[in-house]
Amino acid sequence: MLEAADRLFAEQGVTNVSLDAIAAEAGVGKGTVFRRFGDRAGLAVALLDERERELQERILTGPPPLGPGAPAADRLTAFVDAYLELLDRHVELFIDSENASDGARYRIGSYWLWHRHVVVLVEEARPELDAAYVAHAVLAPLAADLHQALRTEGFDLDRMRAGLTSVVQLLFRRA
Amino acid sequence: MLEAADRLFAEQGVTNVSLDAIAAEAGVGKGTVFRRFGDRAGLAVALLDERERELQERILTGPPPLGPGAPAADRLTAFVDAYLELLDRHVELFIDSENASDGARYRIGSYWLWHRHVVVLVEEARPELDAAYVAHAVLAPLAADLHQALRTEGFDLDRMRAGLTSVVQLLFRRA
DNA sequence: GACAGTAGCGGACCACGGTCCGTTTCACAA
DNA sequence: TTGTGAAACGGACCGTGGTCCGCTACTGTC
Repeated sequence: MLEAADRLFAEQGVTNVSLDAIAAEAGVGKGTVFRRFGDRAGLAVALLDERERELQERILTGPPPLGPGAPAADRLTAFVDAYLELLDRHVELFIDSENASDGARYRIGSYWLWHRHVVVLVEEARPELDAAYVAHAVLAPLAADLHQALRTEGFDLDRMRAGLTSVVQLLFRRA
Repeated sequence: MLEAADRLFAEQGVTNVSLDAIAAEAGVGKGTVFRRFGDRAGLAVALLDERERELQERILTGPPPLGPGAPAADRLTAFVDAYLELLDRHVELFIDSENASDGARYRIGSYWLWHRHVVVLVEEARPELDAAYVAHAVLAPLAADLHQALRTEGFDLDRMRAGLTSVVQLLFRRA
């Protein structure tokens, strides 16, 4: 079923594939797809899961600066960097998972994992800030639809990386 | 027609009103609604237009720090402040206008007005930055669906204002 | 006043995401 | 082997955003 989705997405582009088509391709009823994944976002999340897990692993147990051991500001920079790359590689899927229904992004579990990670680092780098809010603000420029829009406007990955890095450094690098 | 929409939105909540219903209430065919506004986002934009224009006016010709005359960092703070308040007052409409279709936010004219405004101020405050990118990053936390999510999570307007202000100050206040 | 050309309208129509319920299938007991 | 309950399934169905085309009504001409 995930295989069927993967195949169709690769063939025809994520946006052009209906859930009916996926159900048909998987040889299963539409109801089954929905029981399994809840909604379109759920399916995208499932497909992204493995890739995201890998990044989470690198954050939790990998070498610095992404993993533990480096100063918080550096870890934050490394994180947005790595996330941006992941996002860039799977924009369409991210869009599906974040924008399928209203506010989907802020309901899926992985968002809260990233948020928690950023909160901890913000608390370490700038204890005087409202870490919970600032974490949302840091994640905001990583929204999938913004990324897509920037792409079509001609921004390439390196430029976004550079821009976001400079912002993070300004925010968290101790003066 | 705009009146009809306004009325229904007020009565039943923006999300619960279909375009069919608006067309019916306005005593006009659905096709007419679409010819006039393009899509759901267009209708929301039209309803927001007046309110946004007022803010633009204050920015262009009003008193500092929102209007011309104050240092760029202060103008930026005043801007995000004022925008946040506008957003808070009309979240549902903003959501409609930004999330109706994919990437709608980055296609509507007003976004580019705000973007341009921020670009100019960023160039003034921090010429060494990639102003075009950073402007997007500054606007990102002002996304309507994030605002909505924060609300339902218990953040009140003052807290968001404080958080965003501190971020802007860190970014643009000269050390 | 009759007529032709045209701009604008309306609502039937389509595709899609999501729901719902009748039916199948299967594990287990007798 | 057969009977029974429950869980999983499938696809008909619904409401919605968005399209499209036949028709209306209005303008200007003789």
